[in-house]
Amino acid sequence: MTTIGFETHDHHACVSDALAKAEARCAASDLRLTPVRRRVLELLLAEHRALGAYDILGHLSAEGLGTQPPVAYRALDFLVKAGFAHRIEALNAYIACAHLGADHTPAFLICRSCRSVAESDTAPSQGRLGDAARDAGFQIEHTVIEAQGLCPACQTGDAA
Amino acid sequence: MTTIGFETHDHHACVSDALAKAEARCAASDLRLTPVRRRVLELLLAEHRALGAYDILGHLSAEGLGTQPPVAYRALDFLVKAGFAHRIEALNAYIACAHLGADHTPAFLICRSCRSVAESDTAPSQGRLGDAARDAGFQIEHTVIEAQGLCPACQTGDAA
DNA sequence: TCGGGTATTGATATGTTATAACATCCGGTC
DNA sequence: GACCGGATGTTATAACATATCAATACCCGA
Repeated sequence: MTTIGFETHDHHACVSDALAKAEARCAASDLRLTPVRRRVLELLLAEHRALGAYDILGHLSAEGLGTQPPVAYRALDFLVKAGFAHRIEALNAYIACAHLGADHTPAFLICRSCRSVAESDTAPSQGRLGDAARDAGFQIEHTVIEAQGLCPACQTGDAA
Repeated sequence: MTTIGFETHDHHACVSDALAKAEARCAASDLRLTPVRRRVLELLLAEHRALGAYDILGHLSAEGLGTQPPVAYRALDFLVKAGFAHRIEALNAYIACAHLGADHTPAFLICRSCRSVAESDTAPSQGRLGDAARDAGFQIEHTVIEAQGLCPACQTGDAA
């Protein structure tokens, strides 16, 4: 057990479920979950925290799966494009998708203390941002919504 | 005349207004708008586009105001902390605040083609993100909302 | 099974963004 | 004048990301 969205859950099941879904989706969509890609997804799933590309690369290189930056970035690009992972812009880091299989516009709650990340969902073109875009004639292709602050666990022990 | 929020306006007045407001705010709040800081703000105000720290540094160094990265980053940090500029996380770049003087949670419409940026405003803790945070017990300190796509001007001439 | 196209991987180098660390200067104050 | 704090100068390096080109694996149709 560990936390997801700052709540306890059966993490082992959560990881294997996600991997199974990813494999199913790859089979269905003619995508290849190669060893490096699969391992990177596992690494991201292992924590509900954002990992940098070089964190990932460190694990890969310890396991003999590759030592150069492009190895990590290619795998991460694949996972992000396939919807299996998201990039956290505010951290220049990556996290496994918590809603694997659903096409969605994610929003993130990012703890600045422990770097854990909860993935929430949003109504895409609703709200004031969508209104502003329509008014301006701006055509939205992708939206980044990231809130930073303190998760419940870090609010108690933590200093500013 | 050029564009702001993708609309034409009197840009000369817009720049001098913003500088005047920034000076007034510094005087009132015991902040120092030193030459480098003032010049960086001018550079950002000169365009309603995001500029990278090294773009800024290029201008500064051409003008004899400093050649090393910390010069640009210190000035940008000051401007962001003072609320005179915003950082665009999705671009690792900076832009002058379009609502100088108001305490606000900005949202951005970012054109991926011409890099122009419109600043809109948001209701901070309203909407699904605020709900999700309350449910989770997450304490939001700062929110990043950035939509990327095509501005009206770039929708016509532009390819994908 | 052969060839040809496409996706993936390997490898090298480099580009881009950002900060650490420490010295120095400058303006105000006691 | 001695001190203090903020700002700046300077050097070095950390952290993040991509371009490029060669080699290999995989699939598919002739």
